Amino acid sequence: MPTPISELCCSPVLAGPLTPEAADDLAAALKVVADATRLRLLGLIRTQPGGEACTCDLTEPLGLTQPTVTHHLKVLFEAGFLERERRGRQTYYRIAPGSMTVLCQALDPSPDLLPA
Amino acid sequence: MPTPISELCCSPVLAGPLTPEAADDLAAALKVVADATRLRLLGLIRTQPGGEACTCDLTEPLGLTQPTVTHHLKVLFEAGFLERERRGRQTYYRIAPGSMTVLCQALDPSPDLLPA
DNA sequence: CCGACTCATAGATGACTGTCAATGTGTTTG
DNA sequence: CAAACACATTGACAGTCATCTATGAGTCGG
Repeated sequence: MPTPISELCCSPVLAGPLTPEAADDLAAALKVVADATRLRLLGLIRTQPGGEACTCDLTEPLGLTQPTVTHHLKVLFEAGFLERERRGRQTYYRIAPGSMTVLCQALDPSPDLLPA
Repeated sequence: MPTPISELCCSPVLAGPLTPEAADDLAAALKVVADATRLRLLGLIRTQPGGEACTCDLTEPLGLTQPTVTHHLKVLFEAGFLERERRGRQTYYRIAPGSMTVLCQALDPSPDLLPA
């Protein structure tokens, strides 16, 4: 179980050298998003009616099997990019608010740090 | 030779479903940055005097061999995150301005897209 | 021009991972 | 209860990748 994105806390990459531990944490979070299928999943879920989707809504547009989609949803959930709710037989996923912003704050330096 | 980050052009992930091609391009760019060693390299180079560093400056703080560091610098350069300049025997690298911003724009939705 | 120096390349290896088929675990319906 | 449904888990396999050792390719100093 990787550390959720909500607990990711590191100074912006370009602000200074990262410690090995901070670099590992940020790299792990980025690896979760650095996958074409998972990027498409995020967009699909976000634009589904109500901003949520169950697994069976997602297999057909992706052209992947159900176990594969379930696997990616689990990775995104455990990393903190998705929220999950079980309703009857179906499991509904939605975007965890602010999860992307945390990543960007770690990557993009505030403008006042940029000028050489 | 992957597509450089400067040519990456896709709508924000959460704005809607990405095409398989757009997802592949963005994932490829993210994979480059989703590595602890490369994240540390970016911070190291950025904070070196003059904002630039040659390979030999970077092996010792990372504790890696020279071929490994050269490999990572090549990956970052070919992806467009670093600029490169040969001066005598040494090769100097510096951060390619704006490269991180492109990634963040693809990841982070503008606030007006967020409200459900 | 020869040795030292700095970086790049090639090949090998171990680890990780995305995908699938097969199966298990709950849940709803008849 | 039994059958169908939706999702989760397991195990296997192919592909990718970070790292190293060994070697090659330019470049400067004596």
